[in-house]
Amino acid sequence: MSSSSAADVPPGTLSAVPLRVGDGRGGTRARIERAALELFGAQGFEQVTIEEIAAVAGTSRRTFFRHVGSKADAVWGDFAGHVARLAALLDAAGDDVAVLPAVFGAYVEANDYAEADLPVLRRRMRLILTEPALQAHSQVRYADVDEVVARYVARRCGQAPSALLPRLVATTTRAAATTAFEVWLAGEDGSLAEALRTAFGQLAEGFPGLR
Amino acid sequence: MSSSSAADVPPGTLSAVPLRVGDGRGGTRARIERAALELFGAQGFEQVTIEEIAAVAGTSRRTFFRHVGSKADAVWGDFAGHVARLAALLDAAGDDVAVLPAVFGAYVEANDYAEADLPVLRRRMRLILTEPALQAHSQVRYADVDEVVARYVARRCGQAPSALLPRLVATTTRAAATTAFEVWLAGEDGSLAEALRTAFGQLAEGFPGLR
DNA sequence: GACGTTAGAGACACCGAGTGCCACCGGCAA
DNA sequence: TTGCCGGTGGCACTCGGTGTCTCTAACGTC
Repeated sequence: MSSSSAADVPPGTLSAVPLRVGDGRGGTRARIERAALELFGAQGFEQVTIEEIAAVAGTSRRTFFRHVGSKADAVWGDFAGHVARLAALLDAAGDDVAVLPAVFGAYVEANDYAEADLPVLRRRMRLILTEPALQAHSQVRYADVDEVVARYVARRCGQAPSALLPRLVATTTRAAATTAFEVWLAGEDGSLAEALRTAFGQLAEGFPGLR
Repeated sequence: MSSSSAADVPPGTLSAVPLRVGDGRGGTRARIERAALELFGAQGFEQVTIEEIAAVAGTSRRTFFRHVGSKADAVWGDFAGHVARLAALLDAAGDDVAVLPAVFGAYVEANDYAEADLPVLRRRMRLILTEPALQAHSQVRYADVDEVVARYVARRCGQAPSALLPRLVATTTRAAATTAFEVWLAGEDGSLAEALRTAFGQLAEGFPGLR
């Protein structure tokens, strides 16, 4: 991630920096993503056209697609990097810790955002969990996450990644994580890590009290 | 519905084939859905245009949309009815059975298809779980299911439907059910009910052996 | 300083999904 | 006949997404 040339910023930089609408620097992609997030938050995903985003980002429709691929992609930032990080965390987990706790730990750590990034994260997740079109698109992204987790569980258990248990662990933990995100987003209280740990706790215990 | 004139062939007779399970007469919507399923299975979801489906169904593009709403909808059949059935099963569950088993039971029963319907179900589910566009769309449908389950759990537990526990039970049980569908579809062995019960069993026990 | 090369950008044309509108056609009641 | 009405087809339009062409600015190299 070391940017070479002085003021050069790699194409996929997340905001983190204040840097509001107008001023320059930040790469075309970052500018597009910022404009998109701004407009989606204000008017709703469906209401905003690519043309508008491009205009606000100071570029053209065609260039928008060259950088972000699709309208939905504008919201997700560097999600591939996020998935890769989760995979790396799982790979780094020792065999001394049990499978389920390892997955839980990786999730919590992969979602340990810096305080400064939380506002952007909130805006992103609010859109993803709220707007039907983005909610739909999310399934495709989640599939990548599930794949990573299933592969890990499969390796640890000596099963095929497509077997029931690995797939089951992957999809249910991810469902739990998403739900934790959801309630964290709804209420202003508590940290994301707390919400994740509570959800994972329930899952690991098989919902005691409901059986 | 009932086409009247004796030898009159309604504008939409499917191909030359005498029509499969659908027994022939069956309303415009049914004809459209059959044509769509046929074409999607043969050429893939993205490769088929609405125009083609309409042509095979013997109707027009415009009428297609009047009946099914969207391209993805053509695959889902009467899913709203399915969700309603799940809701009814949950409502009918007595308070003597614990919450989790009640949810499991409702899922199993709601997915207890007649032997004759299995081939169509398989084709449907294969598309939904395989084609990215349909996979994406599925999330929106699943949200309805989650809503129903969350409401039930909330009522039983005296919590808000948006609280963590109800949401968590809803999303994880649904994830488990979907995964069960997935492996049932992949392997030719075993019944759907079996797969569901195995998945739910794992979930209820908190994945023993992985903790 | 003139040259060719190349990456990024805009302009344009095209496709397909989805929607609104209007016109038509058949049946049905007054 | 007249008028209503539900189902339908045709048409035009918007918008997301893609392929293609051209332009331009930057960067060497001679």
